[in-house]
Amino acid sequence: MARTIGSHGPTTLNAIHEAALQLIFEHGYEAMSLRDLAGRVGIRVGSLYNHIETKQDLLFGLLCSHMEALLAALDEAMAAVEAKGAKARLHAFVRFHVSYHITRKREVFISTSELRSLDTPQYDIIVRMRRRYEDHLIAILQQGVGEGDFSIQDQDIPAAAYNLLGLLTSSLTWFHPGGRMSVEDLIALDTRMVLGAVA
Amino acid sequence: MARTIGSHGPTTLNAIHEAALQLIFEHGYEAMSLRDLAGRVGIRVGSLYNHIETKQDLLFGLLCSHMEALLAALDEAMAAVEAKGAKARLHAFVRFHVSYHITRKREVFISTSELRSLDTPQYDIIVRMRRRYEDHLIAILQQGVGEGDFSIQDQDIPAAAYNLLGLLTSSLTWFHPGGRMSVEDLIALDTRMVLGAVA
Amino acid sequence: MARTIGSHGPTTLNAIHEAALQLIFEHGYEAMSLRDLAGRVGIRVGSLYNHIETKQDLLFGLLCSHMEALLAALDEAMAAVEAKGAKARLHAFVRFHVSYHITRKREVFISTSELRSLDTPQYDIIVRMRRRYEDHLIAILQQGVGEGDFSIQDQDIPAAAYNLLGLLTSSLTWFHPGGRMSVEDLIALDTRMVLGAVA
Amino acid sequence: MARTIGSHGPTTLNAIHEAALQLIFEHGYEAMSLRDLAGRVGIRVGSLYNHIETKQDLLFGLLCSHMEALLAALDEAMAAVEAKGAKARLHAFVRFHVSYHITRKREVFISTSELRSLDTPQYDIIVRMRRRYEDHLIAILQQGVGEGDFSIQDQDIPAAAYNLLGLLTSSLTWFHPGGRMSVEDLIALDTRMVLGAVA
DNA sequence: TATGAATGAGTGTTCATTCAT
DNA sequence: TATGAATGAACACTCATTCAT
Repeated sequence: MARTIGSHGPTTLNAIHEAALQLIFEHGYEAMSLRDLAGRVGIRVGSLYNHIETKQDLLFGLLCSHMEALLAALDEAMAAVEAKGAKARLHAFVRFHVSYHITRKREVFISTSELRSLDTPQYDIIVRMRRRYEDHLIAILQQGVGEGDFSIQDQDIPAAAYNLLGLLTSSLTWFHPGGRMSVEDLIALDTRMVLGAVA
Repeated sequence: MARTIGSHGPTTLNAIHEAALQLIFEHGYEAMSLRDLAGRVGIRVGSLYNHIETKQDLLFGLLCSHMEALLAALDEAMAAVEAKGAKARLHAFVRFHVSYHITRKREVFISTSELRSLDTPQYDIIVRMRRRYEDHLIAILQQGVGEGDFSIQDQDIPAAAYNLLGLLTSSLTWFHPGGRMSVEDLIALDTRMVLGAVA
Repeated sequence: MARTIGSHGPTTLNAIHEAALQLIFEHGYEAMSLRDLAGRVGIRVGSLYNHIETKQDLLFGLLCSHMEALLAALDEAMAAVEAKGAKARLHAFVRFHVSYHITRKREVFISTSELRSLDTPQYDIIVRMRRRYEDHLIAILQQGVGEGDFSIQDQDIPAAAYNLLGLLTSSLTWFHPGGRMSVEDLIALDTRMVLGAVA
Repeated sequence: MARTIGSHGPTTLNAIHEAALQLIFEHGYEAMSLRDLAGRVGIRVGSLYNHIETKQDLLFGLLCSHMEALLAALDEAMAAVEAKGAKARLHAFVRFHVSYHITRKREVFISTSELRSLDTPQYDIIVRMRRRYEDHLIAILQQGVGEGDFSIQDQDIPAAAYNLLGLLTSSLTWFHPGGRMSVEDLIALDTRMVLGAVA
C-alpha cells in the first residue's frame, strides 16, 4: 500500500513542522529522533525524506520561517506608530513582542536554545534575522534618547536593548495563560518595567 | 595521609568536570559524547566510569555543585546588607548576581538550557535550588514594596522578580569581558535599569 | 503508425541504458542508485519503472544486448575468413576483438566486473553467451594446432585461449585513444604478441 | 557480558580481515554489509569499530597489506636472478607471479575490481604500489630488448608489459587447483606463451 | 507516461555502558 | 585506576520498489 488516502504533500509537511516544533520544545533538537517525529506524524521514518532534506534542514526551516513571520508581523504592527514618539513606539513594541510571542512559546524557546545546533551558513542567517529584530528596539531607544525621553548613555543603548529583550523574553517563560494574570496584565507589567528601566 | 602520591583521583574528576562544562557549553549535553569527553581529559572512555556514575549523573553533579556554590556565595554576599533597606539590598543583589555569574558563563548557560536533560528526581532538586535563589530577590522586592520604595502590585512581585532575573541574565549573554564596557560599567547599567524598572 | 508523435518511450529507454552504462562503469552496479540514474536521465525515480522491470533487469538487459551485438558482429566479421587458414583467422579475430571493444570500454568493463551482481538464471545466460565467444577463439586455435601452425598441447588449448583473451582485454584497459599509439598500432602489437604466444 | 572469553584484539582483527576478504570476493565491497561481516566474525556490528576506522578503511587496509606483501615477496624472489639475463629474469617473474597469486585469488580479484571503491588519497596509494610492480616487468623487457633477446619496439615496451600481466592474471581467474592441470603445468604454459609473445 | 508520496528493510556509524584484564 | 574490547540499541539517512493521481 503506497499511500494512505487523505495524506497530501503540504498537509504532511505542515504536520511534520508542527510535530517537530513540539518534540524539539519538549526534548531538544538533539534528543528528538526522526523515528519519534515520523511516529507522531503517522508515517515511516523514510517518508520524512520526501519532505525534508536533513534533520538540520528541518530545524533551519522552523527557525527561518518563524523569524520571517516575526519580522513581517513586527513591521506590520509598528507601521501604525512609525511617526510617533519613542514612548509610544516602545509601548507598541512591548505590546507586539509579548502578544506575538505569547502564543508561540515553543518557537521562542527553540529559537534561542537550539541555534547552536545549526551549522555555520544557516546559523549566520538566523542570527542576522534576529539582529534585524533587535535593531528595531535599538532604533526606538536611540530616538527616545534623542528626544530626551529615555536616559541611557549613547554607548549603552544596544546593551540596554538586549537587557530589555531579556526581560521581555523571560516573561514568556514563566507566564502561563489561564492563570491569575491575563495577557493584558502581563503587557501592562512589562510595559511599566521597560519604561521604568529606561526612564 | 589520606591520599597516596600518584593517585590522581580528585584531579581526574576535576578535569572531567572542567572538560564536561566546556563541552556541554559548546555543543550541548546531548551532543557531547563521552568519547569526546574522555579524549579531552586524556583517558579512554571506559575509564570515565571510575569517576562518574552515568552521563546524566555527571550533568547533575555539575548543576548541583554550581547551584550550591551559588547559594552559598549569595548568602555570604548578602549577609553584609541583611539589615539594610530594600534599595541597598537590591543594589547588592545586582552586584552579586552580575559579578558572580560573569566569570561562570558556561555554568549559567547550561543551568538554564540543559535542565530538561535531567530526569525527574534530579530535575526537581535543581529547580528547588533555583527557586531558593529567586526567592531571595522576591523577598527584597517585597521589602521594597512594603517600605514604599518600589511600586509593584503585590501579586506581581514574583513576576517582576523573574523579569528582573531575565534582564540580569541576558546581560551575561551579550557581555564580552575585555570590550569597551567594564564589569563595573555593566553593573552600573544593570543597577540603573533594575532600580528604574521597579521604581 | 506504430508510434504516436510525442511518445518518447524508446528514446527514454535509450537514455536510461546510456546513463546506466556510464554510472555502472563509474561507480559500479551496487553503488549506482536509481535516483542517480533517474536524475541523469531527467526524470523522477518512480518513472524509471515505466521502462524497466527492476534494477537487476536493467543490468541484465545491458549485458545481454551487449553480448548479442558482440556475437552478431563477430559472426559478420569472421564470415569473410571462414574458409581461410588459422593464422589468417587469428589475425582477423584479434583485429575484430580490439576494434570492436575499443569503442565500448564501458561495456567490456561491466561485462566482467558486474556479472556477479546477476542472480542465477540471468547470470547463466550471460556466461553461456560469453562461452560462445571464447569458443570461437578456441576453434581457431584447434585449427591452427591441427594445421601445425600453432604449437600448443591439445589439452591446453582452452587455457591458451583464455590467456589470449586476457592479453587482448587488458589492452582495452590501458589503451587511451588519442595518445601516441593509434588503434592500428595497438592491433599490430596485439597481433604480434598473440601470434608469438601460440607459435 | 562484556567480552567473550578467548577473543583477543589481534585475533579479532585478523578474523575481520579474513572474513572481509571472503565476503568482498564473493559479493563485492559495496554488497558486503558490515552486519554480514560482523556475523561471520562472531561479534556484533558495533564491535567492528573497535578494530576498524570505517568500511573504506578496511578495504584500504586489505589492498594495502596485500600490495606490501606482494612487493616484498617480489623483491625477495627476484633477488636471486638479479644479475642474470632478461630471459632468466622473465622466467623467474612468471613463476613468481603465478605461484604467488595462485594462492591469493581473492586478493587478486579485489585488488583490481574494488579499487574504484577507494577515495582519492587511498586510491592513489594503491595505484602507485601497483605501478611499482608493473615497473619491474617493464625493466625486464627493456633489458631483454637491449640484449636483443626480445623484439618489441622501444615505445611499446610498457604496453607489452601490461599485456603480459593481463595474460598472466587471466590465468589466475580460470585456473582451478586440483584440476587436470597442476600449478607447474600452468607456469610452464604461461612461460611459453609469455616468452613467445615477446620473442 | 510522469510524478510525488509512501513503504520497510537496510545502510554505515555512534552511543552509553560493562567488565575481564 | 586505566584499558581495550565487547554489547545492543539507537542514530540519521538511503535504498529499490509501489501506486494513486
